[in-house]
Amino acid sequence: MKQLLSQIKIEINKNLFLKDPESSDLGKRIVQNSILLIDKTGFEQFTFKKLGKEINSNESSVYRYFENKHKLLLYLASWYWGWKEYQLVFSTANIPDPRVKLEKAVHVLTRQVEKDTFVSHVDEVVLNRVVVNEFSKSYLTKEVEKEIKEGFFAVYNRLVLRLKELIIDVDPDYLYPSSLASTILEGSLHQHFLKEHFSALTECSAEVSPSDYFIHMINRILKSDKNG
Amino acid sequence: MKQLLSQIKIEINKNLFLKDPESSDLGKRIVQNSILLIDKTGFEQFTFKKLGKEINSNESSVYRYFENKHKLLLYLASWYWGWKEYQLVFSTANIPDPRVKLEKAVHVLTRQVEKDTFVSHVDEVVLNRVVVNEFSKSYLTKEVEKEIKEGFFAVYNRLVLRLKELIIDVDPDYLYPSSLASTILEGSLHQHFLKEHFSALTECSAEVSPSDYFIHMINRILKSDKNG
DNA sequence: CTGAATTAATAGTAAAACTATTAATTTTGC
DNA sequence: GCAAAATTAATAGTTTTACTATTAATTCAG
Repeated sequence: MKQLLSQIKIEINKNLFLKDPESSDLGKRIVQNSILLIDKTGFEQFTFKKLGKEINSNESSVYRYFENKHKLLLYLASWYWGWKEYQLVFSTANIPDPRVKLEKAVHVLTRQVEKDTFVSHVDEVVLNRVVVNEFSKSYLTKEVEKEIKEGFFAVYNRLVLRLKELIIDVDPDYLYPSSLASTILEGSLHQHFLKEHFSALTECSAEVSPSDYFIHMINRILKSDKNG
Repeated sequence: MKQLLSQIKIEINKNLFLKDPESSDLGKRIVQNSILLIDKTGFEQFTFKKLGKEINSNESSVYRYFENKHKLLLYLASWYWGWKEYQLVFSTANIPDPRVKLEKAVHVLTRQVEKDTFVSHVDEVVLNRVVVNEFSKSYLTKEVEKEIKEGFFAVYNRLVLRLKELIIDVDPDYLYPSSLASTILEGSLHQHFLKEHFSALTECSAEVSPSDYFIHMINRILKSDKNG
């Protein structure tokens, strides 16, 4: 699967960048080093000036690729969710039992990202940490609705809807499939965050994973024919 | 209850402000107008300069009360969660049945805030919107752990633990009471957000409330003696 | 009623977030 | 193969933000 996936380029809304960072070496360095620098400093302290320094270039080189740091964050998030979507689609293919399929999906979407070499210039483990800490900031803005219409959240949106469909396949009578799907995706990031920084508010730890918690949750919430 | 509550001053960590805004007319105007201005502009565009203008004063007057806008946000959040805590404690008092009690608690914590006159200089409806849109930004920072230790999130922390205890009272065998409690509080804000801005990702609407969704959720997840 | 302390307002500063200009390099049409 | 066009790189601005320092006004205590 790793071989197969490494051939595929993750599709990202073209209005998120001015020049495709995948199209040049400088662009790839911008992406990889932005992930490392946001992880190191946090999104608020992250600036294009600092990033320019990291890539041995300058501020305005970064501005040629991304309009501003908000768009760059949306780009990174789209990349991350696109990557997760591939994992979801491949790992749930050819599983006939809807409940097993959903469990597999929830596991893929909520698990901690382990060292991987999917794309050489992206460190997925660090990107996962960046998404946990910063993704909410990308949509908690005054411009969300406009940006949703422009398709800046299309990948995330599609992922929630895919999960929703898998939920419906298990329990067509369940009243809140979209809400449950969005709770799992957003809640997973939140549980990972609590596990790292606010451990009093979660049972998730080195031993218990957010996946355990959410798989248990769906099994209790959803009634399929055999156990409804 | 409204009478009773209006006598009580919500306790807030003293390191969140330089001078207690409750202690002067200017302080109260700072609090009320900061809520309105953050709601209007969003936290990123909100500045003490703009706020100074709104209260017919200037930037440095605001700086005498709050060190920076982050601390002001933490102050507003503490106020909000303290207010919610009172509602929780009063509304669940003298309910003997644990499940009914928990349902009541979840309802209080996840419902939309309606027009209220709890404290004259705080518009609770607008504050609720501010918390939905901005609360995450108060803890998704590089300084969280330090600030948790300083007690800046003590009220929120306590509220999650209160909810956790009510969950345990219903189902002592449930493995993830803290995670479920934190999911409900954080997830409720998220569902309210989706309802307003990203309706494709939730069933919550004018007809279906986040409370309906979360009460249904706990009833499915938790097994008490009679229906476990 | 005086001087010490507190409060208010003004004026600054450093960094952030861009923008405009100019210089260098690459591409391409002939 | 070379000049014009286009693209890319680097420098030097500008405006706004987030504070800080200084000075002026007021209050308060003995």
